[in-house]
Amino acid sequence: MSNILLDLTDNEFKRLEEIYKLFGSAARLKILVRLSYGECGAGELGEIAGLTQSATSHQLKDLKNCRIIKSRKDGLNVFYSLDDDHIVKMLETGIEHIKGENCYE
Amino acid sequence: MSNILLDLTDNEFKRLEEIYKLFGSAARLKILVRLSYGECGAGELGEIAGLTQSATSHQLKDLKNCRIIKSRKDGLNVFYSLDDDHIVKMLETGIEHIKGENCYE
DNA sequence: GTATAATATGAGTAGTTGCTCATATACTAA
DNA sequence: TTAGTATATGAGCAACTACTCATATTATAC
Repeated sequence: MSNILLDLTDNEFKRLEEIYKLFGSAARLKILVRLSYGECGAGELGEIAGLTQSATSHQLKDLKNCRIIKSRKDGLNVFYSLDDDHIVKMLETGIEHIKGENCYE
Repeated sequence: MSNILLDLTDNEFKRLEEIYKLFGSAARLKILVRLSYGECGAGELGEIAGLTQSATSHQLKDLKNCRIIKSRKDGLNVFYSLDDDHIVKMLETGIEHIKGENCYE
């Protein structure tokens, strides 16, 4: 058994909780998976997620506050990207898991 | 960029959502991290998570319904374990991420 | 300046979550 | 059988989530 699971502090559990909570929505996962390919504008992310303009903006703000994504302004547009490469790894292991289940295709 | 993120179906996003939702609680994460070391009785899991007997049982039921954990009865006791080794990998990548953030120790 | 476009924000609200409390079930031992 | 122990279940409820709707902000173009 790996040792990385040892000795997590309460604050670390809290931080994990807050990240996984935001992973726990199909709309947000669609946004994050899209961002795994590279940065993307807010409008396009909303379309991908199937959310209204306002709902998209609320979700992007939550993801940003949690430091899962970051943003860059360019004129009227705002481009978002993943804040950290580890986020991709996290998504990948989750996807590997469900692909292994072989019953959600 | 890895290809594993490509072509996820709606059902796959739903399945991921449901798993990550259950990851999104410090109490449940404590249970899952403990189970990464091997099976454990319901009572001890409750202590680790800091939950009452009833709350523990409710949470274990949810985790089991989601096929994140499984159970085995032995007399009066019920022993739980992770349903799939991928779950450990998922926890590990999450923990690697926050350890990389260096500010939740 | 005005008009238009992209995004953000705040209030309000239906639905969901995560407990508590009381009780039920399942098993063991005497 | 009865008593005791471990776990499960269901109702009820406060807190939280994830929207909608209206409006504000920010930037561009004329």
